[in-house]
Amino acid sequence: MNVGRRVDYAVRALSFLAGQPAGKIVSRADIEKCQDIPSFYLSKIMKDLVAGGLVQSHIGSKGGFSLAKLPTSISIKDVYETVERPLVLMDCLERGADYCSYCSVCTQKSIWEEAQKVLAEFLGRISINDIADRQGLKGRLVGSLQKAG
Amino acid sequence: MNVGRRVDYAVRALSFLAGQPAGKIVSRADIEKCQDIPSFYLSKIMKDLVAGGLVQSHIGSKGGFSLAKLPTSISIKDVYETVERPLVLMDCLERGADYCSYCSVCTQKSIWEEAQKVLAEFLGRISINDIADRQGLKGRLVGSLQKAG
DNA sequence: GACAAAGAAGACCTAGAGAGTCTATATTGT
DNA sequence: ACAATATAGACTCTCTAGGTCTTCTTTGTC
Repeated sequence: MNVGRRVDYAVRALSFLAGQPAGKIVSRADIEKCQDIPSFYLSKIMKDLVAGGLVQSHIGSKGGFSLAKLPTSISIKDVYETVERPLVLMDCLERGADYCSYCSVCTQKSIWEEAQKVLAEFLGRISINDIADRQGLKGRLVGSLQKAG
Repeated sequence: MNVGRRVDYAVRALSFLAGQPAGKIVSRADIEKCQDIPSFYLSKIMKDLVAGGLVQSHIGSKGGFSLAKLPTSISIKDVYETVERPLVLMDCLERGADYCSYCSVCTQKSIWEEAQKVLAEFLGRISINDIADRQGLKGRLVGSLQKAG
């Protein structure tokens, strides 16, 4: 029941992009440097974010990434499900009755189903913009990026 | 962000015990058989439940397990935390700043903190008794146990 | 056109966790 | 004394998360 680093890094990368001036393209290496993400690791995550339509990539020299949607319209739930998997608390809720022979009489199912609904609703209400706002990226980190690059 | 089998089995074992007549002692093997839990696996889980004070063990011939508390006073959150770990969604909320150098400027933290609070509140409100009731253990499964054992 | 700077794609590695199995030992009712 | 039971812990196996690196393709710039 833990959220892994992929999600952590994805949220950081996205909120970092959200803090850039509109249209600005930032390279993987720059994001990694500014957000303390291990070298190269972000490439796999960005691939998912691009495939999921959250981020736009720009190949070639001076290439990089920018947001493909408004930061207000990207929820944490979106991010989680894009870089990880559907938000499901117990495996039997995804996989069928092959997972457990007692599935038909199981009443835990509905508990976990409700729990994950509660969680999904909460995470669906938080946007990348909320996070970018809070950390004041629009000021502080743009500056440090421009100094760095 | 998934709940593993340990919790699944623990909840099943506990709600099974909750469905027994007061004072009845049930062996590990019987619980495993009636709840479709792999042989011997339950012994490790029961050890945690005993250590956590949710279950009382009875060593020796005709020994076994019984609930140590009222089923209404055992929440799913209790079970999770007893057999798994504290209910924490992101590792940096447990471990200190050694986990991530940007901890001090991180604003995801508070998001996950709130999310886990929402989840913990929900799971804290559901009791083992709720689950035992729903599955009608008090009738059906006691009968099948007595046939089986 | 040449070159450098990017992303794309994917191979590779490692540590650890999760799940499951089994055995030796201590305890206790009959 | 014996059988049935929990206790404790060793052991295996597989999968995943996290991380690293290399090769290929695309594209801006000179």
